Amino acid sequence: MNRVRLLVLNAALGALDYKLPEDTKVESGSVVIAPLGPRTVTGIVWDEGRLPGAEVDASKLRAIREVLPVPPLAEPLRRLIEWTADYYCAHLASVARMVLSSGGALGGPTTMTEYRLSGGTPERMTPQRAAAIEALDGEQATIRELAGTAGVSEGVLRGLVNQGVIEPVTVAIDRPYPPADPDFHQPALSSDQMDVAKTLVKAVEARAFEPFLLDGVTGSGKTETYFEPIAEAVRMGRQVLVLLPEIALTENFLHRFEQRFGTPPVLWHSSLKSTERRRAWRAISEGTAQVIVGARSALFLPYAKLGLIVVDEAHEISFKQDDGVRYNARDVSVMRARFEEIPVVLASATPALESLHMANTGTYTKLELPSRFGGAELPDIKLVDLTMEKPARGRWLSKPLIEGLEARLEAGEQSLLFLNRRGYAPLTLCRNCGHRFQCPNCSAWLVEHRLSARLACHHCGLETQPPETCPACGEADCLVACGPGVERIADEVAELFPEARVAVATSDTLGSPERAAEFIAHAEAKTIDVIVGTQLVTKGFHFPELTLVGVVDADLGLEGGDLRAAERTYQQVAQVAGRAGRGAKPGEVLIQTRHPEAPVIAALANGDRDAFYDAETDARRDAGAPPFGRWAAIILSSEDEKEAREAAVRLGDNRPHQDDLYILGPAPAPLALLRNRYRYRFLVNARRSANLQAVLNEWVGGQDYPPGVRVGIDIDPYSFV
DNA sequence: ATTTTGGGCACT
DNA sequence: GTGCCCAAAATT
Repeated sequence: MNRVRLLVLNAALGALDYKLPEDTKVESGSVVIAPLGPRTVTGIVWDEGRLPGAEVDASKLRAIREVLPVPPLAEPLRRLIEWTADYYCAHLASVARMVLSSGGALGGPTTMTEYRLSGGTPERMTPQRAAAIEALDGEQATIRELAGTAGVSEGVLRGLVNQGVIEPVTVAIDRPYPPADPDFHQPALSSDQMDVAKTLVKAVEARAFEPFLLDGVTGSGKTETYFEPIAEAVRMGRQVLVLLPEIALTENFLHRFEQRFGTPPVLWHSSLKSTERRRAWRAISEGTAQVIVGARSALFLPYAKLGLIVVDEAHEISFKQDDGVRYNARDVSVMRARFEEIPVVLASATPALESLHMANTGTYTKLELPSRFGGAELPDIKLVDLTMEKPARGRWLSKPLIEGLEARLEAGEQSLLFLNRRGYAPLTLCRNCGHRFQCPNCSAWLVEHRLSARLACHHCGLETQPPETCPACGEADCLVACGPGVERIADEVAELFPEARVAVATSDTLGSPERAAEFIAHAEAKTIDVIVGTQLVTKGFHFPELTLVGVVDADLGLEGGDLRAAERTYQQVAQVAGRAGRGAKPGEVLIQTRHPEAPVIAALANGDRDAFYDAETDARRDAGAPPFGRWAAIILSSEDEKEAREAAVRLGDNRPHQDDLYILGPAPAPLALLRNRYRYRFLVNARRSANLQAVLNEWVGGQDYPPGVRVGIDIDPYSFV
């Protein structure tokens, strides 16, 4: 009899054994449906002997119900699933779920209905109908999408459908993507770019694992450089995955890609509609999708013949997933490349210290682009000491920065002000009684957003209307804003320069790809003079007329006990500084700080990257921090404070004692209350010699917890939230 | 995770 | 005995 062992997509279940019906053929990686009690589960046929658990008696085995018509998951991907679960102390099922998260790609309908103009005219013409017919010439899409394009409501279009002016068209969901042409347009590369491109092309041809760190200054043309190995992989008939940190802001990237390859790449991100998701998933698993550009979740897709992985802006912390399986896509991409036996390129102007260390010790091959493309100069960086140049009370821009803005406005050039704080003010209080508006679900202040007239919690998403009167003392019109947010800085600029056109660029204002594209179009058309933005503006933008960057508060990221605060500050400021002077005109960067002598700030001012990395490397070595040691965070949470605390204390009492392991805690987590859950935290620091995962599994996994307590393990934590 | 089961308890 | 709630066991 034919017995198979399944990895079922259910974290609470172990491996389950089934038998195969006589006429059924499966191989390792086949995706199947199996009966479980009165229900069914989806499972993946796993390699023999690789899933733990005793074999159940043959008489208890039930038969697999169905083998799904998708290609079996290939061996490299199966090994990656195992590695990821093991390394991040996650359930195999949770990791496998990310692979199959395909929005019905495993079954379901194969066609959908789109609509287009039929050429007829309606019985009664109305302004909306005329506008729709005008706007939809040559368009074909779903009603919802057409309504968006035409700027009319769906009702208008449905009316036109009834009159036969718009006709339905049945299209196959799984229709193929247009092929990328690797020779569509060969751009001129500098000789530095050419050297790097040649090395990478060779690596793609070699079809062997090799990790690269592509270390190029901002504006050096990293993207065009790695387009060459992508083209080579496409010529060889292999697939390429490009991971980008913020998929909402890929407009610029997509434009450049299309210029190079004649067609846009296949996109993958969390807000894909289910039909798009299904189409992409199938094309990826069948190998017809050639170049896939995605957010971190694209890393776990079942590529049929992957030939290259590129991680752009590889230092970005958004590659770290902080809910569900807490993995770092940058690190997992290197593992995937190892299992797939292909090259992987980590590209950045400000590499993570871990990546740079790997390159300096020869584990990664280091490729450098030391100068900007087209002869543009790196910007001139100056510090503004806020203890000497104090802005007025309630103001945040210093005299030198204001003068800089004024000069740019007069010259018709653009400026960018960077402050990593959304909203108008980070804290709102009552002038009369001092009441501070706090989130009821989190230990965090509510942030005033004047553009949307809301008080919002940035942690749980709670939004309320600002009250007319103080809820504590009843005083009317008493709210005072404390501290600066981007909206407030924008107000300040508008007051100083009433004629200036100011745009706020945050996830609130550029949330969707459409609005981001609109913003970029405005900036490029120079209908914006001053951009005020959060970290969203630190990456990817290329505005040639932007010549001044002002960092409103460089010290912000250094506050709080974050283990990577210095590195993150360096990266953010260096990246945003890199937005200046990318065209013919030289750029200037003004960094406002109260600590000009701090090593990070001084390194930024001197443009001395090596000094910063050297100092940070020493600090990490002393602290036993990555890459010299490892950190893990353990968070216990419960809706009941006492229950969480007691579970944490009990876990603490059972802590292992080892020479190569230091366990701090339990202590209330930095956000002691988050989404209505009280949180306690341990920090574990492990020497390289310690088997961190094994110790954690035994210690944390070997204990019972009350039903209301959730336990999370975060390996290599970034956010200490 | 979801469903089934079985024990304890109040009520008929 | 029956219904109900909840915890524990089973699911391959």
